[in-house]
Amino acid sequence: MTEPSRAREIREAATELFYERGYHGTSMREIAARLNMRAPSLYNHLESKQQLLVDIIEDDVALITREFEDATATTDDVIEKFRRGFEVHVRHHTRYAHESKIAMTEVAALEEPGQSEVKEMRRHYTELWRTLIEQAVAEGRASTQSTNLAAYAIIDMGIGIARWFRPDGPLSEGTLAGTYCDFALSVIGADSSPPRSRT
Amino acid sequence: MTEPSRAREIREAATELFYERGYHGTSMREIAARLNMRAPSLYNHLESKQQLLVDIIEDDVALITREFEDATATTDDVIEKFRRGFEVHVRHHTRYAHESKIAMTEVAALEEPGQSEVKEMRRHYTELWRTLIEQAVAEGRASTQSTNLAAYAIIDMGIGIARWFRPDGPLSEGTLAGTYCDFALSVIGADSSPPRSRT
DNA sequence: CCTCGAGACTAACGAACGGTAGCCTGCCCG
DNA sequence: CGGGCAGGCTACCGTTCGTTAGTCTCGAGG
Repeated sequence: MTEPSRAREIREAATELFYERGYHGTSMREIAARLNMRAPSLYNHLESKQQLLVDIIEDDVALITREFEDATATTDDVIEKFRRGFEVHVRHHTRYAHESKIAMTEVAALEEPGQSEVKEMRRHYTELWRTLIEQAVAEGRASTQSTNLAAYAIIDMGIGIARWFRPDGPLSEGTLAGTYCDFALSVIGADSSPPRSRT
Repeated sequence: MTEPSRAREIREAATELFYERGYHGTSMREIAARLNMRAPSLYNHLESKQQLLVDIIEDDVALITREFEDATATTDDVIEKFRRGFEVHVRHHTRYAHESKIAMTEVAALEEPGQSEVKEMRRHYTELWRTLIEQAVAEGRASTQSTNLAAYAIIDMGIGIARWFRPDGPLSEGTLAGTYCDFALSVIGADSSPPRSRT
C-alpha cells in the first residue's frame, strides 16, 4: 500500500534533478521526461515549479529541526543531547543528501516570502545548536570559547556531507556518524565522562 | 595605475551576481546593468557566459591550492604545516567568499570539459589535505582514525564559512581563523607540542 | 451500458534567454 | 585636422522557458 502518488513521484524526480543540475538548470520538460510524461501534465498535480522548490526545502528544514528536537528531548545530560543531536544531524545529511544539498544551494532561487521563511527556519535551527553548546559550556562539560563559531563549524561539517556522500559508497552511515561524532565532540572540547557520574 | 580593465569589472560584477542568484539565475543583461551597459557590449570583452563561470571557478580552485602549497612549504613540522594550511584555507573562504561559494555550488552548471577539470582540481586539493593528515598520524602527532573523513570534515568546516561570512560583519578574519584553527587541530587530535622540541 | 471525471495529451502563448550583425561615436595618433 | 578603431549602442535572431487552453481516453460507479 501507500502506492506512490503521482504528486510524490514528481517531487522525487524534481528532487533528483534539482540536486544534479540546480533549480534554474532544470526544466519542467526534463522533470516530466523522467516519468515518461509531458510537461503540461505535471500541472494536474502541482501548482508551479517554484512551489515544488518551496515544498522540498521547507519540508527538509522542518524535518531536520524536528528530528533534532526529538533526539535531544529524551535525555537530560547535555553532552548526550549533543551526541544524539549531532548523530541525527549527520544521518539526515546522508539519508536526505539530495534535499539537504538543495536546501543549502538553492535558497537564492526562492522567491519571497519563501526565502525569508526558510532563512528564519535555518536561523532557528542554528540557534538550537548554539543554545545547546552554550549550556554545555555553562555546565562545565565543554570548553569552546565561541559557542557561535562552534555551532557554525559543527553544522557546516555535517552539511558538507550532503555534497559527497553516496549511499551506495563504501562508507556506511553508521561508521560515518560515529567518526563525525568524535570530531564534533572534540571541536567543543567536550568532557564525555559518563552521563550520570556527576561529582 | 592598474586601472580596472573593463574585462575585470565585468568579471567582478558577474561574481557578485552569480554569488547572489546563481549562474542560471543571472542573465547577461543583469551583469551589464551593474556596469550601466547593455548586454551585447559585454561580448567586446568576453567569449561567453559559460567561459566567465569557468574562469571564476578554475582561478579560485587554483588559487587556494597554490596558497596552501606555499603556506605549508616553509616549515618541516607537520602540525605547523597543518596550522598554516588551515589558516590559509579559512582566510581564503573569507577573502574570496563569493568565488568560493560559486566554486562550491555552481560546479553542476559547468559544461564539459570544464566540469571534469574542476572536479579533478578539487580532488587534488582534498588529496593534499589527506596526505598531510596521514603524515601527522604517521609521525604520532595526530590521532584521528580516518584521515579521509578528517580531511572532508576540515575542508567542509572552512567551506561553510563562505556561506555566512560577511567582511563588514562584527567578526574579524583573524579571530575567525584563530578559533577555527583550534577546531581543526582538535578534530585530528593534534599534539601541538612545540615544533622543535622533539624527543 | 452510459456517464463522468481524472489525468494524460497536443498546440501554442508570451517572455526571457544567450548571442550576432551592423552601426555610430569619440578619442588617439600621425 | 583627419583617419581608424575600440567599444559602446540598437535591432533582432532562434531557442527554450514556464505555463495555459482545450481535447481525448479510459476506467470506475450508477
